[in-house]
Amino acid sequence: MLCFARAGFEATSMADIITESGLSAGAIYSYFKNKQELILHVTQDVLENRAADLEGLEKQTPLPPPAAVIRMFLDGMTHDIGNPSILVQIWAAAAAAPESVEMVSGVVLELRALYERYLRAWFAHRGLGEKEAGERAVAVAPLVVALCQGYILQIVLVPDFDADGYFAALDLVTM
Amino acid sequence: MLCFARAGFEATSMADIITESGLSAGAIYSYFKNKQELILHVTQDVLENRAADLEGLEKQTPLPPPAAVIRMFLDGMTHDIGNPSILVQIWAAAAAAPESVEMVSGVVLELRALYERYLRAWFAHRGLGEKEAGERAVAVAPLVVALCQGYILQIVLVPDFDADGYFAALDLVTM
DNA sequence: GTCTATATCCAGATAGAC
DNA sequence: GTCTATCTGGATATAGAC
Repeated sequence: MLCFARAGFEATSMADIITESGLSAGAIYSYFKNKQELILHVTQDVLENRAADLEGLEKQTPLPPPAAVIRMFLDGMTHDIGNPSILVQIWAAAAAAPESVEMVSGVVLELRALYERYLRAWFAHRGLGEKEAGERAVAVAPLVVALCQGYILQIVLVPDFDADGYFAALDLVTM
Repeated sequence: MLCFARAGFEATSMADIITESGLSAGAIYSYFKNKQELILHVTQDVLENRAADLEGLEKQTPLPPPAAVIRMFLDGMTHDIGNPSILVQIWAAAAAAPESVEMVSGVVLELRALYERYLRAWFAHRGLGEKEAGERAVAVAPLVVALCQGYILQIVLVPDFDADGYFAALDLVTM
């Protein structure tokens, strides 16, 4: 993960991984059949449990506002996976490999569905009728996903990005 | 660009580019010193003029709402660069190469500054005082950037992504 | 200006000793 | 289970003819 976050999947050579791990070529190939399998393993490792923070969120009382939910999710993610650059690498790899897009888009869709469930509760809590709350949740969920993805991209790409300012700004928008 | 959007920078071989272009190795190397220079050229080509749509926007009357501005920007971008997958590849390359991050983050910062200028006008238009409008614009601009980036990612990664629904949802949020 | 043919290098992967 | 040494393929880049 250190190697891949640093240089991306393709630019990382097995030699880099051998050096970083302190093992030898033979040892590594006894654990992973080839480089692709290693990448797959790391990708699953990174994406796994990304949804856990959002499970059952809609049953919390008091129901936290969207800004707090997004902050919690991103905080948890940052804490879990370290350098979020690896996520950008995963997105790019998925965009370039039709066979791997499924796993990544599956996670995105799962997150969206979980946000959707939370938002339905939130809008109902705010006084919308059941049907209206549901429709609004479906519409807004992709924006919430985008706000998470854009945060990650800017953390990685923008020097001196103001993460706290970003979270504070989330409080200013009403969905 | 076709090759790079399809497979990413690293996984695209010069042989792929030779085939796609219909030229020979020798011909291509007479135009570009090496592969890296070719990548740089394509990257600049894609990022160039990305900011043009947002120039002078704050002087338009009537001042368009944020949702319309974002839609216009993304529509223009989609029309200009074709498959937005190449943008995801550019982000990943920048995240992995400290020497190339500068150009990409420069464009992100430029876009953010332009959105900021527009938002200042928008919030003033909405009745906020000059100082308050300025502060709010600075705070909210990164969110607007994120909404653009997230749109691009979801277009690329989510099968059957509902672009029109996304734009419609932007109207629902007030900043 | 463009082609073919090829030199050179380096990455991924393996064999077999220990 | 892990190591060293090495094979093999494919990638970038070049030389020189046309």
